[in-house]
Amino acid sequence: MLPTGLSVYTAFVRTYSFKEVIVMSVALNLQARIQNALADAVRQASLAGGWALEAIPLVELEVPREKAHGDLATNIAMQLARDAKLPPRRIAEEIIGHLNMEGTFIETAEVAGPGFINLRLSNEWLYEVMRDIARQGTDYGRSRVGEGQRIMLEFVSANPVGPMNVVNARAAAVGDTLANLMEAAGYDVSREYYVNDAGRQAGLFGLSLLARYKELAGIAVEFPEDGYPAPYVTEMAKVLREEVPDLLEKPQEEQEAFCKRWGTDRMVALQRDDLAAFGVEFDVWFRERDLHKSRQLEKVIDYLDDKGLIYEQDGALWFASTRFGDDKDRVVVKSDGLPTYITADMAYHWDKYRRGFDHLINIWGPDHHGYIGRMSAAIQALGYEADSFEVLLLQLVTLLRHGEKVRMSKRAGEFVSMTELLEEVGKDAARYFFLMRAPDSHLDFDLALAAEQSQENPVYYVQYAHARISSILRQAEEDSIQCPSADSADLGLLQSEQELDLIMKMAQLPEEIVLAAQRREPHRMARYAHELASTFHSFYTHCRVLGEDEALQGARLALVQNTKTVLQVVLGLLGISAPEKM
RNA sequence: GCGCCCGUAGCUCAGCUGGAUAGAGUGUCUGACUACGAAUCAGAAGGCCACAGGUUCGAAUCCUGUCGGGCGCGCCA
Repeated sequence: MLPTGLSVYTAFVRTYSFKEVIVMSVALNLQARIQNALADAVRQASLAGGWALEAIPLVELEVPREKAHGDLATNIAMQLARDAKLPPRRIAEEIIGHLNMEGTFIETAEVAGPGFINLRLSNEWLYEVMRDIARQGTDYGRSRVGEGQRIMLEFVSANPVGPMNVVNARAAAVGDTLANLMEAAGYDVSREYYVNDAGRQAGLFGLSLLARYKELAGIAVEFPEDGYPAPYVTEMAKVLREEVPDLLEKPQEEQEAFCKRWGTDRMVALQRDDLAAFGVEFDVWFRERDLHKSRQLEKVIDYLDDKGLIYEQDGALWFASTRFGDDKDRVVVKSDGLPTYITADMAYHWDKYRRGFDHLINIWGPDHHGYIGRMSAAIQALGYEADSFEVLLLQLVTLLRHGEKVRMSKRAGEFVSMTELLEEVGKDAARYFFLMRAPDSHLDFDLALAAEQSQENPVYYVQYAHARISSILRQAEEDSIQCPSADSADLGLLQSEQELDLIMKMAQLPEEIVLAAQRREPHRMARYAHELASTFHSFYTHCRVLGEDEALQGARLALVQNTKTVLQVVLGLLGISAPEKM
């Protein structure tokens, strides 16, 4: 261990404290042990060699692309080269000389290339992973790196004035899977949907609904300017007439208020159904109108006013957001006395913090990025850290059909709604397509390809792996073949390249989940799913399971069973079904 | 004009916060079903990582500039 009392080491201790140590998976624990062993070796070597190091960077391990480069590699020697003023290869040799391999499964450690340290591990650790997966079942992959931090993830939040579009659908898939990933990584996540049911759009929607209602009643009316002329409003008005036939007997003001409330409520209910069909359930549906009802808009303005951040100009009230890095100050109460959108949003985010969340994540459409600066300013003005508020911007979705752009015009009500999308391509394919690409990258979504049940469609590639395994296990059961547990099977018989690759791939899951969660990159999981399936398919063609001699058959059955478990975990995170048959 | 995202194989995209010979799907070409599901597998071809500088042992990755594409910049939401 460390010699104590040497001040030179204080910097070292800080740089190599691993959160990963507290997680439960074999792979992550092993990685942490190896990192620790390497960091120890660096310290010993540094002490012995008298290197003038200011600090030791985190020892990063990577899985080399080339198998010839071993199972794990680190570039730590190259990173130290400048401070130590020594050639990287020489440093690497010194580090290896001081490396204590006990408990690390390291078989060989060698210097390679410009100064990499390549580690080859004993297969024993892979068998350890096998037992780990069998023990944990579908809990495999979960960790506690999030340390229970309370996260509020707000996403979709489409206006309750019309059907949801494909960007909403993308947001739903990305948000839901991100939440799944963060939960699996040990964060305490709440999914929330903000219902914009109090603003001008909601009002116009209510007026449009009322106008259609009157038309249906045979009353000639002028359709509201900037209203919603699309057919779904008329359809909804028909329903309203059946449910509330005596609406027009009320005073005009009550009619309008009723339509606004009834219409938005009904639209929210439709959205909720669509999202549920997409596999997305929210913990909280937050109504903007509740903020108005409880006077939160006034309160947030008063609060900012007390801090001297509100001023009057041109008959309006302004928030001095430029003091917190915004491009320009923002109006919070218009000269007509009505609050602006940001006022409600400030009150809303204030409320989020006061409900005890440590960290807020919002997923927004590409048209909202100009809004980040002012919201961040508001967060800071309310006394919260700028980095406790995070916005994930999704880029646009271009819909194609057989490679041809699908033309859409929202104004004319001609666009592919989320409902139609689900009808045309189904939940599994839609989610997978949305999750294939990085959130900040444009997405080309070919409806025809996604709907196609063929080899062209990448969704089936992953699901097929699961169905194939299920078929093997069914066959085994019919033939009364026992599928042994990983503990009782002779795992040492798993020696071929394909078998070891498959276990290795599964061993990477816990880390993949942590990376995807922390970097907010759910597409990594879609990618991983494909790689896992690919590794399995390769195993399948090269290695027979049933009909081998009993010991090998047993070991492979355990392997296949574990693969099925891991596929279920991954597909579950993606919100995609894992079929027994296809 | 200012801000953000993007530019990597014919096409659609990855590239692990700077590493070893830049990857995958799709498309093209060549092979593999008389044992567990061929919605699969094995292989080939395909690249000036938009361009020009800079930072360093090392750049697709970081910085600056140019060109090209997308989006945003309301007392709308």
